[in-house]
Amino acid sequence: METVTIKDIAKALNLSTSTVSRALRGSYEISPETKKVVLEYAEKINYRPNPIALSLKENRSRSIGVIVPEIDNPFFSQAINGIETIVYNRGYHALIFQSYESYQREVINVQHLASRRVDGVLISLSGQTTDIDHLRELQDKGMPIVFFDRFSDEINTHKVIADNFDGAFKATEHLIKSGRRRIAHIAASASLSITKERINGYRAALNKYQRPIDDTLIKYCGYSLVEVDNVIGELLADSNPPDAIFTASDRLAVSCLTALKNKHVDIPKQIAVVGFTNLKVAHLFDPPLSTVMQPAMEMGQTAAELLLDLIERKSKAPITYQTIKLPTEMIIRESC
Amino acid sequence: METVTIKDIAKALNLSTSTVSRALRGSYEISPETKKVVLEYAEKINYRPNPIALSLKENRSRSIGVIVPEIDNPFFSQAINGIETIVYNRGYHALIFQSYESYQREVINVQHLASRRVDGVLISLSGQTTDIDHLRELQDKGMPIVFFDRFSDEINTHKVIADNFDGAFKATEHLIKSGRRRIAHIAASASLSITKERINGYRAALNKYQRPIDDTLIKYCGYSLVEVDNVIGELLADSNPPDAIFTASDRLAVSCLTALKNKHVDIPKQIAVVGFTNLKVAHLFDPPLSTVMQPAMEMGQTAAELLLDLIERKSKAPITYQTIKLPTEMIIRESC
DNA sequence: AACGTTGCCGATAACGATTGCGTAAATTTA
DNA sequence: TAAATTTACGCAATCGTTATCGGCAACGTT
Repeated sequence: METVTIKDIAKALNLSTSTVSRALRGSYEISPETKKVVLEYAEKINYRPNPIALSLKENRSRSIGVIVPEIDNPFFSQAINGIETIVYNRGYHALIFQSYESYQREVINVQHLASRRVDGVLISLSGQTTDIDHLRELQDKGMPIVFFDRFSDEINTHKVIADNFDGAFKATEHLIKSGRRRIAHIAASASLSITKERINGYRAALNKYQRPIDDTLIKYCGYSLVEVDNVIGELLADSNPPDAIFTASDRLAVSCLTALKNKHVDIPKQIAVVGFTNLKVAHLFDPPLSTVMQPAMEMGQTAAELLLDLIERKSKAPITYQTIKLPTEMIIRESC
Repeated sequence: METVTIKDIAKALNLSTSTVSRALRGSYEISPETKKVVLEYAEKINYRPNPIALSLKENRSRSIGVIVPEIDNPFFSQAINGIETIVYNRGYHALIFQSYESYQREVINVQHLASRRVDGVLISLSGQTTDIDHLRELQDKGMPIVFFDRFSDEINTHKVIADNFDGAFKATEHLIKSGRRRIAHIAASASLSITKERINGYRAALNKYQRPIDDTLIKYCGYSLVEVDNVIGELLADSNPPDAIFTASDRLAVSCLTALKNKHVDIPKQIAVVGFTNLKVAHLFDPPLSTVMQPAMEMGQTAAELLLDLIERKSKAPITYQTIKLPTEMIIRESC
């Protein structure tokens, strides 16, 4: 990879590198003629400044790091699209990393981003993460961090989340109102903020309608079909099995439907199902899947804007961190 | 972002930076005692080498660039997962960029990757791309490039593709064998290699069974529901409408199903549908969608391995570029 | 005539890490 | 004991870019 540098221009035009540099940046100290010559030659030989040299010199990279649990999940890929639109428009780049729901991988990613001198980090925590020292260290070094979707209370910074409580509340309420009497909830990793919020919404709806809360109906569960299948097995084996299931995530909803179909359970007659997913194909399902949708793209955009504001702010005044909660939407289809 | 550098270590231990550097790299020129002191102190203050400085010096970054049309597409996100597994195991990082099917965006991404000094590029072309000068230039500068899925014939390099011809052939053949008499094909962007290969497979199957090839049954189409809806409208309005549709991509299959359902077409009775998709939820559809699946993850892995081999090869001997074709799998469900 | 101002530009030092070369001290060899 | 060699380290250049500092004309001002 041979590349054109500012030195090549300087040598060719018999100028110093400083003059070339200044000419390229339009400094007033350089005469219009010199500027013209330099700019034209730079254009001609297709000069591109080396961002690596800039990063080294300025200790910043005009790029941000984005850590998500998994790209192969429509919620996160849509959020990333939101992030990129904002970030590009403001002259930055997004470096995307996946934790694959692994704590260890998340720590490695965080360290790598730090050494890459990203100017800030957007992160949605892995399902395994309980200890957030790696992020606290990063923040202590002065790195701006913004959480989206899955956050930790132990770090004081901007957070952009969906109204998980309200989404879960609406889903549970709808099931109650449509006559379901025993509503189970299949939740994701217990350590996640979204899990807690959604369970709280579920409980609150049951409370509002004076329904008993049966903790055996709340199942924490990994994403794999095997795990979900086991959980569904337990629920169905109960002497008083549920007539509805509210599922707390994309992956869980899909595994749940698959498991129920494998067991030839009639949806919604025998068991109604509501998911919490951003699948764009839920309307094609049999039956069409009712779901609580999150404004994934908007969450990404909002988080990116907050992060860039943090990065670019000049004032040394203490920051008032915000938690922005975006509304969820309940989409009712035939699965409930 | 204050960070620890080799200088800090040198100053603290009263050594020169060169000694510290060599000690950290385990050079034989450094005495065991000095090494020990340096390593322990580096560990203690949590020293991490600055990859940016290394990139600048060595003109390489131990990272590769990956350009895909869109992450929010299961085929590509799965391929990326395959790429990352390989790349990480071999000590590299993957920088992921999206062209959003835009030629202009693809060019910008390519240039950015070049200036970032990635050691190689994995790319799947955007649907708009017909001119590949941006890639040719890059290759001329010595940048290793490997195509996966969507390639260009005009660049001589490794290519990893699915057996699109065979997949399309099998899909069409299955439709013929199950008694369908007029089989339409909804194709993606005409300029894409995958489009051509799939159309050829479709034609070959029709030929084999001596069916007439009616070019009005082949529709090139964008991904949006509106466009697909129009195309379906045209097909249905025909005096002799098709009784089967073979759809050439993830997005098209979904839009196609949606459009057919909106028009209350009975699938598969009135029209059978086969997709070409990596949707992990196709079995949940109504009706379960028959589909040709590509080994997305494996394609990513293979492409990544080829690229890393190109990057790390020492010999100056001319390279024999390969085109690796991985088998597709036809999954028959109730939609046909 | 002496000095200050302004316009235009160059030399140099940094950013962090590596590396070829030089060299003093320690050790071995003759 | 002197010479030769080895050991163990420091110096300085390098990668591409910019900021700082300064130089040097050509002016104008007193």
